[in-house]
Amino acid sequence: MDLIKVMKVLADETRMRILNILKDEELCVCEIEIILDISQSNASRHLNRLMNAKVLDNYKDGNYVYYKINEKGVEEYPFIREIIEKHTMKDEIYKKDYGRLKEFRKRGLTCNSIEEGEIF
Amino acid sequence: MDLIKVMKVLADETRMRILNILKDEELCVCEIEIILDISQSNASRHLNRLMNAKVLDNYKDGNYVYYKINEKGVEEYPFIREIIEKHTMKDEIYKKDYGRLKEFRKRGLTCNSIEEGEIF
DNA sequence: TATCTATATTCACTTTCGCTCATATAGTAT
DNA sequence: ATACTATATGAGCGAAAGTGAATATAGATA
Repeated sequence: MDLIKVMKVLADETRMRILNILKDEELCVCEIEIILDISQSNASRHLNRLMNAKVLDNYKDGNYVYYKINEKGVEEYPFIREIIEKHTMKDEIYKKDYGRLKEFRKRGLTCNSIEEGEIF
Repeated sequence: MDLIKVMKVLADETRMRILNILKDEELCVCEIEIILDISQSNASRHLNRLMNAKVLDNYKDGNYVYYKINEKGVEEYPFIREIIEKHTMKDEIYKKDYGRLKEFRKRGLTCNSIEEGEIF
């Protein structure tokens, strides 16, 4: 994967928000939608671009597709990890997203419980 | 300067080519045009974007405007230096540009000499 | 098999981007 | 002051990117 292509993939706020909440755990698409409050198609599209760039990896479990950082892929460009780990913690939006992720976990929520009317 | 804006500025081949030839010396606009073989307005625009992102700095000397890496600006995002120094050396185009820069110097060329018909 | 459901993809729209051609600007040199 | 020259900027164009709404797909469940 070529440098410019990787940079272009990273140079988007929504994708950086996704990477930020994936930095220490894996999440399925619907969890990402809910935590970041973005549409399903939008989440899917961005995840797809991150897959193409080998920044993310995924696997299927039942109906769900879980996404996570592609450690091998990221090795080629160590600055990717640096950006995700260090710089995302400076901006409000990433801190807020990260807080929402932790809250989501703490309350033991799932995509289904939200679907059934639980508020988040 | 916000992370995403910096990344967007870096995520362009022409701008990365500029940073590559500026990585260890300063150059005026017309030298950049000649070495990279890009149009004057194009060079100027890209340089302007790099200035806005505080990745470059410039100063005027006579008729010429010299551009160089903005060390202070780059400090905020150390990955910028890493990208410029390490990753540009992997791709053919950056190696070629760097070679052209050295050749330009070796032959003692100037913007004027090219203007007057010298071949490069 | 038939239905459901999470995810992927297509379409249409709007905005941004990179580029070229032409023109403006500002400072140098005559 | 006038002409010159390096650089910056404006207008316009085609291509690419981001998004929501709607639809397709593929695999799980009943």
